[in-house]
Amino acid sequence: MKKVYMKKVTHTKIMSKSNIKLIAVLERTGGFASAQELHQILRREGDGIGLTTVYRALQSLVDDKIVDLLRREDGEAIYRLCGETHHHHLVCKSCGDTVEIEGGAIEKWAKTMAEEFSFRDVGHTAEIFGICSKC
Amino acid sequence: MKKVYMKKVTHTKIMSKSNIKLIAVLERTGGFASAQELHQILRREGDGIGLTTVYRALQSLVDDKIVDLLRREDGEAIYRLCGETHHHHLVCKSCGDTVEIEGGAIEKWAKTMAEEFSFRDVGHTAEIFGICSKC
DNA sequence: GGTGAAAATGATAATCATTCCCATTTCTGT
DNA sequence: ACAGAAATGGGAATGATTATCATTTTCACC
Repeated sequence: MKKVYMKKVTHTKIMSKSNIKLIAVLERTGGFASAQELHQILRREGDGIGLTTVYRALQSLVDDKIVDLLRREDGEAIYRLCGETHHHHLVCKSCGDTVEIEGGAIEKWAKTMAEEFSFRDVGHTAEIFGICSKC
Repeated sequence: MKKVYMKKVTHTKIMSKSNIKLIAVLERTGGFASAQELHQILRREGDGIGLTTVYRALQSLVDDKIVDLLRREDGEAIYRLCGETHHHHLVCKSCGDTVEIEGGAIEKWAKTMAEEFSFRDVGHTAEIFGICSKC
């Protein structure tokens, strides 16, 4: 079994097997997935990984800024790999259809506001929701 | 006890007592509040309202577009009256301090995107988070 | 190769917000 | 006052997430 080493600013960190598995699944599935879904996918593939481990791995990946944590409309946490094209969503409240959109204006706004109030290390979330033309 | 009547497009709808109570609390407290918090506030004031009723009332107010439903970082649902000055938040991930900020650029962005993709009846959420100067 | 400390794992129980169910109470119009 | 409808609230059920803790695996070092 290969190990994966990650360069960090101050030291080299070893990533656990679970973390690697989770990253692999997230890469494969592409989009977003909840912890429960990721667990089911791994189980279905014969991996006996426990739900606890899935949560733990996802948490550590979020801490290390390797995956982003977002929320579905019902509040359930969903995860995706960072580094994918940063985008926002336009979601239909009726049928759930989602359009990925660019948020150049948002990026600038977030940066400006952060500077004005002397915040550093800033991120942001932004979603638009409404009723699509089909509904 | 007075009744409150609401004009609707097709008929006149009577608003239940619970709904009125919830609106009153939301007006009084101003900002955001979760269902649990609203329930506790009412209880503290001697109102014997049940948790179930609070959830039901909030749900109906959301359906009628009288209150907005947002999410805290941990996924808990929070509610606020519509029509209040629309603003966004700049939150410190370390100490939790929050600054209310204007989001003119966001409003414009949301409207533009909605038009581009023919969405109607749109709302949006946007939050910036980072580390404040004190931390 | 063996060994012990530290990290990782996973089953189970606990937590917490939210919803469901159902019996009781309050309204409403007559 | 009366019947049917709407509203209410207590408690159980649900579902995601977290905490606990004993067991297993890994790693650095001998």
